[in-house]
Amino acid sequence: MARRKDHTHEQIRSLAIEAVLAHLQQAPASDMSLRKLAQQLGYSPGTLINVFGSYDLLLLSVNAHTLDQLAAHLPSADLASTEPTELATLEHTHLRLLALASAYLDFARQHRYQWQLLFDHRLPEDEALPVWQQQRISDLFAQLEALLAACSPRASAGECQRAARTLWASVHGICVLSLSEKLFTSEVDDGPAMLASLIQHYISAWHQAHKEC
Amino acid sequence: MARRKDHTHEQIRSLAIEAVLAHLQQAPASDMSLRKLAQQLGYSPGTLINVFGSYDLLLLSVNAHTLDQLAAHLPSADLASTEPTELATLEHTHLRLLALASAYLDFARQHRYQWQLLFDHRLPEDEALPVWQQQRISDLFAQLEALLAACSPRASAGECQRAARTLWASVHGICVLSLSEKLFTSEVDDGPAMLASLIQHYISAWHQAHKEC
DNA sequence: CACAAAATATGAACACCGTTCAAAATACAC
DNA sequence: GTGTATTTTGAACGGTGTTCATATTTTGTG
Repeated sequence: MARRKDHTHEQIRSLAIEAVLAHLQQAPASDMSLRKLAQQLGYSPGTLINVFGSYDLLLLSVNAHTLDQLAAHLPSADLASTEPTELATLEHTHLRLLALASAYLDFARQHRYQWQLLFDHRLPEDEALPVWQQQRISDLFAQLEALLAACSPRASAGECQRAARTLWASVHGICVLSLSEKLFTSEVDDGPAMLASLIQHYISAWHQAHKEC
Repeated sequence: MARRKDHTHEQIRSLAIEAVLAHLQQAPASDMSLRKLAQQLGYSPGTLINVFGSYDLLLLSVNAHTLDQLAAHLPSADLASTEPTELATLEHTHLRLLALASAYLDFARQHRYQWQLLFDHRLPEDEALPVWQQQRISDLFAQLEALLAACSPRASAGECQRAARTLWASVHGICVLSLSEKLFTSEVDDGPAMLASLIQHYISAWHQAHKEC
């Protein structure tokens, strides 16, 4: 057999990724398989391996797409409409952090299995994770650190970095447990309220600690 | 063939769980399989399925063991040696929460793959998770809520519950990301420092908010 | 002690999985 | 047209968890 040329490799990439994303709207990644996907696309498993290199790399490409989608889902800074004086207030930082965290949780809830794949998929070895992923993540953290720095100018860059990481790891933990229902049993899980509690308390104390005195 | 009676079912359970735990000290659960495990024990795969019901249930039993181990690893309250007056102080609550969180992180680091299995292993359906698991988890949370309640008597039970959950979800998130190295790239991950930052700031603001005024 | 009956470990079989690879079929250059 | 290079394919491989009839051992009974 040979080149059907129904689609270019790039088209096959897109088709495959779209198909996986569609599947992840309704079922976890563990219910998908290379063979099922290939059959659904009308190609053989080997073709997909030719295109992506391996099934693992295919899922990694899906994760790349998810990261872009997630970045687009987070509210952007909108620096134009905010006064520099207002920008530095505790209130503004508080609201913006809450907006970011809420959007993060919202995305996780809306694309549950897609979001889980992002963190469930472990690389074969702990072979360094791709640069694009690294870049997107540090972009997000740069935002957070800038927010904290603007709010509390007396805090050092190192302190801002640690606070940003602490805060986001916490936000992430709340999202994980809010979705997995593994820790908070049966009862209503109130993710938004937990996010609000975390950010309100953490930021307020952080701001207090770095006040000029 | 039939009953060799080298071991009782209960003994096989223990042997299997111990073997999996030993494996998890050095490699993730995905590197283990029912067949490998059976061969290692000198039994057939079918026997293990007879004993445990399925491979999934076998792993669930491992998780049960892990939860017990984890509970034993956390520092106990030691109520006898603390004065009631001291018990209610902010400082005491702060230290105790930090001790609990640090022990949690320590366990996760020391038994990395075992700890990951605890959260990676998803039940077939979201069929209610076992009661024993539910019990142990609520025991931990009862401790946390009691701590918070003792520290801030003016806080309602509902507020204590939310705070306990928020706090522990955050601690969990820090542990997850500290181990996975998926978010904080390449650089030193300072789990303990993040835990300290989280607890110090959150508790201080929480205490402030529920002061009598 | 012998024999029947219950219990149970087994291994072959099944349906999947991701991956490899020689061969076949197409596309392209001349 | 012809020849060559390219690419899809399907069969095969070794792996997975699970099922089940069978063979064997233990147990209960006469």
